[in-house]
Amino acid sequence: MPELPEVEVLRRDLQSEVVGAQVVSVVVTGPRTVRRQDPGALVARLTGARLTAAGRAGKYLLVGLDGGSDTLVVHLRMSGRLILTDAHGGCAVHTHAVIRLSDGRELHFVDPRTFGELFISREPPGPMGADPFDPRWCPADLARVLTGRQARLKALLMDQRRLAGLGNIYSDEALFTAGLRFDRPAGSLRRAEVGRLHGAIVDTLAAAVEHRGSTLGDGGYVDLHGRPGAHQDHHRVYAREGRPCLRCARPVVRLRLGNRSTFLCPVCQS
DNA sequence: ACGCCCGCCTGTAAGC
DNA sequence: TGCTTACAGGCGGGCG
Repeated sequence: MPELPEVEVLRRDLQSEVVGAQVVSVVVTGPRTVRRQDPGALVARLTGARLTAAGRAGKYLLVGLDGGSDTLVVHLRMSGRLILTDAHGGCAVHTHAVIRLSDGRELHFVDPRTFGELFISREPPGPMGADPFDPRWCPADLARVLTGRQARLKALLMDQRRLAGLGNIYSDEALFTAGLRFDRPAGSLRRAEVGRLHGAIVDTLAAAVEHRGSTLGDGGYVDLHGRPGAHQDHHRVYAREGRPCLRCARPVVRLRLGNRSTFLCPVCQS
């Protein structure tokens, strides 16, 4: 569930808490956690490295390392967590990697469903779309993503090669705020609708970061200190099936497409 | 190329 | 009460 806002909150936490620290040891126990490369190579590169920066590309975290231009890349996928513990703290269940810092603190990668991963690379794998949290991202950039496409609007918003960072929660939220249906053919949006959607995406993501991300009922996402976010209390449609639309008071509807849920107000979104 | 669906995983919760 | 089933959804692969 971590999407752009949750990853951005973690990036900021890493920036203030661990950038400048030095790695003294790394233990990888999860057999799937490092799967793009030899886990031993990752351990070797990290051990002794100083952490120089905390970056983000879409939903990827990029932790800078001294002595080269490559970074530690972290993707949390569905259930991954990155937790900073004090010295002598125990390991939670499903802890797959422990990065020990010279001051005794440890970065724990915890991931029950094991979709998440770590690897060393200069960049995320594959092409990434524009980052909608970038202040330079403008309506014309969004228009370029949508123009001429038949695919459903929501599918394009969630396509990380075209726009990097939106997932199921924030695409539903942005579409509601913009008053647009998820299944509109992407290329059918008029200029004013693209402008509304651009504003809705920017506002939705900014509010979510402000509230330190969304932590759903299943308790998935927490920040670097293990604390939940608060933005779930500000969701306007997501997971509000049957409750009154905040704009027109008619019931919010949930649809299933493939294996995913989509929440919308069929009255306010067209 | 494009658009869409499934499988990967496990903890939680609802249903019988 | 205890078991079974559905569900959560990012992403890569594969299909039509």
